[in-house]
Amino acid sequence: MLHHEVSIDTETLIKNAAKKVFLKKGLAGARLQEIADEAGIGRTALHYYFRSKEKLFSEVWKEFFAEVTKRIIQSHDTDMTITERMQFFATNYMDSAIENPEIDIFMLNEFNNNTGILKEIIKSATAMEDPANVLTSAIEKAVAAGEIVGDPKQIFVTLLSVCMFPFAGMAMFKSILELSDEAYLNLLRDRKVYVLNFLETAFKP
Amino acid sequence: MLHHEVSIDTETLIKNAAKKVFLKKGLAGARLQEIADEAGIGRTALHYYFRSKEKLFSEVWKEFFAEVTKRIIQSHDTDMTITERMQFFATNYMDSAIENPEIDIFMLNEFNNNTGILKEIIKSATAMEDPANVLTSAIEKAVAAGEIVGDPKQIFVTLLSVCMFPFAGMAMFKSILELSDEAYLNLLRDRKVYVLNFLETAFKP
DNA sequence: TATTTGTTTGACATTTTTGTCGAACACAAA
DNA sequence: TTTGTGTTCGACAAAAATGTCAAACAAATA
Repeated sequence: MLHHEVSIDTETLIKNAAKKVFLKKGLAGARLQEIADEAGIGRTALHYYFRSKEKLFSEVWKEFFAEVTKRIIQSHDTDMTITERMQFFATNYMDSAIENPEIDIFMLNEFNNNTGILKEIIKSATAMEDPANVLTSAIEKAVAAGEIVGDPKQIFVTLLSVCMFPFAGMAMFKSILELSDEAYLNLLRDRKVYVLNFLETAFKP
Repeated sequence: MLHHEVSIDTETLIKNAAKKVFLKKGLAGARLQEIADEAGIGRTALHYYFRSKEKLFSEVWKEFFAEVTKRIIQSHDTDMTITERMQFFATNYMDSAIENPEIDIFMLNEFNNNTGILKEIIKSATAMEDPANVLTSAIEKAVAAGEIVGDPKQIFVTLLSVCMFPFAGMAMFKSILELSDEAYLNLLRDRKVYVLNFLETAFKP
């Protein structure tokens, strides 16, 4: 039990620090000492609150997952045209991603390392319709109706690419475009507008 | 000096094994023992040929980088329109990426995890033209000339996104689209055609 | 055959990272 | 004050990973 509630409790302090370091370095690259320093506590306290590095990681992962789920799940208004719908998705996704830009590459890796499992977790965790299917089936209908043209799967891949890749590839883009953190953040903000315009015309018949 | 040329020389043996392991585990996650096992030699031999893990990594990374650079750098025929040029880039990139689809996510990760080291390696490795600049400056000129419209950087990001992300996010897409390896490979092959058509119209004024 | 040169290996050393334990500590209640 | 409970810390232990070295080895050549 906590004795002094004056400051933020140590457990959250550790989790926040761990998030920072795991996002930056990955599971294998992260060091407990670095997390402890980041949290401003002794390394032993990490073991007191979370038995091991792996346990700490799995705790933190749950919260990343919740964050990303929030991004993808949309209330889908059936009155929307397919273009509006894709714009709605893009807006929600990018607004959320700008807040936590490092999660994207982290998630890509999780999919890489745990091939089949993640999809199951998503299904059981959300207890609702598969978020990807909502979009893909909407796209399929729109293509069938002639609202937009192209292979539905390719359109879906393109949509996710233009939204997600600038975040997943942030480090790479910053490096090859030689942009500062601030400059790239501006590019991302501009990109939201750019993508909305882009979606307006990209799949038009 | 080599004494028996009958079999593949140990140095290449090690490099190939290292590529495999580094691609799968990244720099921090890779273990020298695993690389040695993969190569079928003693771990000490790694140190004989490459002094340290980092040296080995930097050698191997140079080849990955060269591979990716080859994808990006084009003999840039000045007769080409910007659209043709981007199509040329897309074709080259995706042809090459289909051969080695695992490099994309690896590059993204290593940029993310070891920005510092990579910059050093690139510096020492390249007496060559900055691969990104070749494209971006061409795009800038084309925008200035009114051939295409949009912010050059955004166009560049979009171009790379539609080409690279389907490879980097391969595991994710396979999972959420519920596609087998073979089906996704087909999607990638189709995508080449799709992207070429896409580029035809996407940035038109 | 003996020598030289380059390669490979096992045993050992070092470094890095994680994990454990008990003493000291802070606070609340008896 | 004393007792009890939860927390923090430093010292130490253990494990994991990297790095070093001399001896054994294989092949070419003197």
